[in-house]
Amino acid sequence: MKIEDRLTAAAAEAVKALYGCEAAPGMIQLQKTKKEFEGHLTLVVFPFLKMSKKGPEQTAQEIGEYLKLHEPAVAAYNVIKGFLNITVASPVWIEMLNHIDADPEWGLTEAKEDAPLVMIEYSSPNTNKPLHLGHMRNNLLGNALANVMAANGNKVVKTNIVNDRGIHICKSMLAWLKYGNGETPESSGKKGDHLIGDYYVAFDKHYKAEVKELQAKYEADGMDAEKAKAKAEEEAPLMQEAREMLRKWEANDPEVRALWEKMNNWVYAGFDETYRMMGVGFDKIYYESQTYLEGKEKVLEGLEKGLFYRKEDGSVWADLTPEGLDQKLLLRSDGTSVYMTQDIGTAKMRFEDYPIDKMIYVVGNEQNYHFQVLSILLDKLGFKWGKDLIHFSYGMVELPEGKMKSREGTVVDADDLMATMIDTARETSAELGKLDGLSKEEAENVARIVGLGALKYFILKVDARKNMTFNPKESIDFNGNTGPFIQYTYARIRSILRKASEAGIELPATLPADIELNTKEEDLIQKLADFRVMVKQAGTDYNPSILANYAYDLVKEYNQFYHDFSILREEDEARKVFRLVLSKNVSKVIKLSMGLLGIEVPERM
RNA sequence: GGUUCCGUAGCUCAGCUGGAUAGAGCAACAGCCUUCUAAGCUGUGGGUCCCGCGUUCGAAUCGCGGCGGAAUCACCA
Repeated sequence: MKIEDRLTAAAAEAVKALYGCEAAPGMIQLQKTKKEFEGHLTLVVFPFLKMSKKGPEQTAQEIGEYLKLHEPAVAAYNVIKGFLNITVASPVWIEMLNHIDADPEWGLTEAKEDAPLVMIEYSSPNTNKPLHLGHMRNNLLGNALANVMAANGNKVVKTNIVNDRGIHICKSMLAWLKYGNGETPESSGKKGDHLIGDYYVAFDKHYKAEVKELQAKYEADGMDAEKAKAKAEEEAPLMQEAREMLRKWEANDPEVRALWEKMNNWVYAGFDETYRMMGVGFDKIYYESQTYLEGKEKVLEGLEKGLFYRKEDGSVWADLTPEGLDQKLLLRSDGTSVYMTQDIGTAKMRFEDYPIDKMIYVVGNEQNYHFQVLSILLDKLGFKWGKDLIHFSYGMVELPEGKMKSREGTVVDADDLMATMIDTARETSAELGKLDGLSKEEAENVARIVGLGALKYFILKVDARKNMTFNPKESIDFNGNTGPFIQYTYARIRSILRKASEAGIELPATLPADIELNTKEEDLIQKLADFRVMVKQAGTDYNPSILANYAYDLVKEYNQFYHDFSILREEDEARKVFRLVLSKNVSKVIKLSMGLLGIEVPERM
């Protein structure tokens, strides 16, 4: 039983015994005692003043006295203004630690047979360029959120909708045909996604040149600049060709389709490598080339049912003015799909494949409006989870000078960034002489874990809703509130446990309750007990950053303990064993919380 | 202009389902390694919690009104 629950019940009993009133639920506010004061938990007595008809101090005093007499868990109490600070007895903490120690996955809840099925969509890249820092935030958040939902007893299906069709990929294909000379990932030594990205850039470069030339021509003919530019953009031969290619693609032209498939496969091979390095994965991947037609069908079905309407030019619209929104286009006048149509199609296919109870879309906050509309449309179309779909909306990653712009070459590439982080970790380890005695493979693995840990933690510790700043020059720190700091603490504990084991010390399954604990030790157990609450909260709030901040707090607390007290050199045998068990469980909870974030921890560093 | 989100130390961020004197890290300065890993620990300085009004015994937290920033409101995706 949770200590909080036990004290809440005892407090309710106290109020009843002393004042003859039932305390309404929510009236009993137990919170953690502030650092400056003595005690573990604090009861706020202001809500009881009307019942006691006494001042706050006296009321707190009376309740405290009653609790001390009747509840063995209460060892002592003190009163400051309207706050009753309660010190929980050491045996209760030891009992708690025994409870935590008994379960290797303590704090996590496994999914039962009838658990709700949560589908999480994340990543969702376009296939015309490699992944960048913005995608990383998406992938890391999506992966962490999936872990958190699973840890809360849900069945989780991770999914990815790949935007593999459209004008963007045609641009890359066209540029490759024109300027590629048959270059392949093998012949160039480039990752497939980077290769395709380069041709996308090449298209843009040549296209811009054409536009400039045409615009100058039109302006020379007396057209005003803006008009000339628009006309030039429309008529530039490269764009015409790209459009023609898209038409051929839609018409299933075998040559275009073959090229499309070949180039997309290069990209997928590249993405897979990046995903693997990042440590994220998917249970089911959808492709827009397969879902966009389904959406069309579903929209036409809705049109028949009178949910939507058709304009004179043949385009199909939804009227969302009753919901306080606008008209929304669902099919163009030429019958082709728009973005929204594709999302409807994807939803349809997913619903056919899985009994979805809850759908979470991990997509940037620039699409808040889109998902507001999608939710309404899916609901209208009869998807039971449509109305309550979760748009896990996260903020942009910005550079100190503002947004990342591919045109200015300021986009931070995911592969480059990860490689840089690992390099830095390797250098730091070497400087500190940490990896002496490890094999080359082991050392490299530590560099990978630490470098990626720094990067992932940097991204995940920030509240997802907020825009965040990434400063490439200052790079990411390895000291302070960082991933490596947390990993380091884990490695330290593991080192101690190895030494204990070498010394033949055996850890009991259950600790005796009569060990006297110091405040730091009690605080640490309390912190460990919080883990379960944090996992739950991260789930209900859809907020992985709670776990990042929790892990930091735990580690900070442990390091103080580590500094102030000896473990292996403690002379009192029972206390030594207790500290080892405590340390072991701290390392366990570090590993579990970091694991939920998708961050590995090294055995040494 | 409408809608949504954000505004806390020089910088990056916690805290926000109302509770005590608003916390970390970085940066600056001063200490701690013959002792379990110094990627650590301790200390000093640093605040109009954007502003105003309201609700409350009590507001960084809730409500209303401003100000500032971001996103969005496409027959782009």
